[in-house]
Amino acid sequence: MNTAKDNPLAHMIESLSIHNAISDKDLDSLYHLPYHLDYFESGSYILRDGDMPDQCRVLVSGIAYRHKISAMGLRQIVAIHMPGEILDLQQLYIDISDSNVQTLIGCEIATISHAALRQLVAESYSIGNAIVASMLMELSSAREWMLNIGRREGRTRIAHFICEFAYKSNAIESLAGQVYNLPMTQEQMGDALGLTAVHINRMLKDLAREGLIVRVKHGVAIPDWKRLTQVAGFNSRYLHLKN
Amino acid sequence: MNTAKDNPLAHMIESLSIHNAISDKDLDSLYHLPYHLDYFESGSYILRDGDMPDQCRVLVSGIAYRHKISAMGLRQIVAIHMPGEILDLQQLYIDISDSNVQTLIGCEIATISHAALRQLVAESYSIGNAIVASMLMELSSAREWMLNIGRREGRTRIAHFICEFAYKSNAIESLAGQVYNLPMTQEQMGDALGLTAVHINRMLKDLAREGLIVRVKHGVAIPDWKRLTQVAGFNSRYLHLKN
DNA sequence: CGGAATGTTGAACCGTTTCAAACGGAGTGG
DNA sequence: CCACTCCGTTTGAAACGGTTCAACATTCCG
Repeated sequence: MNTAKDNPLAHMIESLSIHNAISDKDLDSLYHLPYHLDYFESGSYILRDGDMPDQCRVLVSGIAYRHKISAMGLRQIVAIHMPGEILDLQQLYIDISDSNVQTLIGCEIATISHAALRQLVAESYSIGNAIVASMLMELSSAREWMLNIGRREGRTRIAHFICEFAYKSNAIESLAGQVYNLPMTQEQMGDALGLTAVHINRMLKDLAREGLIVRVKHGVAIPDWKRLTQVAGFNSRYLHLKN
Repeated sequence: MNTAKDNPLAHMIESLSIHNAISDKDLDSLYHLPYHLDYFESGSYILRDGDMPDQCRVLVSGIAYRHKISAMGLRQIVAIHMPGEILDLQQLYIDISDSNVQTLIGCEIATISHAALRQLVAESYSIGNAIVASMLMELSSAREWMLNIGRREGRTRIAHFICEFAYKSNAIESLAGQVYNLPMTQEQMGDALGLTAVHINRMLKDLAREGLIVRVKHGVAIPDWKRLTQVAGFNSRYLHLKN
């Protein structure tokens, strides 16, 4: 049985195992899944609205984001993707993509053929279940975002977003200094939160003035995690992670 | 082979068949799925945040909505459920519910045990796929809602919501008179769209004044479907329905 | 019929946007 | 190493969309 932690698909396999026990044999199939590894520069498109790829892409390292463009040309970021997430499950089951996926920083992407993944799911009940679980986690996350965008005011909305980002970062790798990488422009944060870049700027300054966050170059430090979560109304339960 | 159209689960079976070919044998299993039928008054809770039911509920008739409550007590409606939709798939695969589901009008609900559904999925690859496809449709819908709430202004947002409602209603049953049932209070519409009931009222009046909609008791008529979709920036593609 | 829930309207208020200008830092070429 | 440019950040003032509050009208329902 191969259980090498340095397998590029390790994050994916780990996250698939969160909610479902996967047998050693199936785990081994996962470790031996044939894939092709590519590097994408920051800002590259992985998937475009309307695409219908015949393979699945897994985010191995880096951070990507999913967005939609309205008829008026306004952009809404609908998800942030962390290492381990499968980026185009939709095309495996339904049809063309309804959203774009773009890298936020340089990303390694593993490409797996639909055929290989379909066969795996057909052969292993537990792996199919695990993929479904990962999809449900994304759905749960989407619902919390709707609450965030629809019913929280700007300041709180940003605080909540920072909490989610920090929490998900920690799930991937515990950072020593409590400084979380937040490699987004204020424009991108605005697009994620339904606000303008200008307003993001002002509220970020507010949060810093209140001592809720400390701003560093392309990241934030959170001096008092509990206080920030209270302001944000953040409860990690919706992420369905175990850490 | 049983293919009775009046089987209470007919809508569910039909919607499961949209994206996946299901064999006659599996269709028969679906038709003979053991269930228990209940009636819920308008306003009843089907599922509560934190619940962990050991059965799945399928909406047979009526309309239900899913919502979350923020720490400040504000409500955000995150989905409208139409007949045929499975309401608590999440608990089948992950854990406790992260949202509430409540009936909008009187609803018939079929209850199916997790055990029965799990067995069915384990035995039929195509039924598992179909359930996954239905989940992906919900995810796609959630993403469009985020775009709607985050990036469209009030008037357009409401127009888009009305389009979606009408379109989904039509998918269930073609109405003769083009009058779509919209059995929501303005407060509920506000909670769905991240607006106040007062503002919903004003914008609804605006849309009516412009001739984009005609307001009837608990519904709307749409004189010019194409014009409304243009104003709303509505494109049915994200719903992944076939009609 | 009466009471509660929902819809309607106006005026004041406030959070967020818009526009425009200035500032800062990183990268490039001379 | 400086000058230049590009891109993102910062700041201010005015405008706007949406909220709040409060009063009143209407519909629903027991």
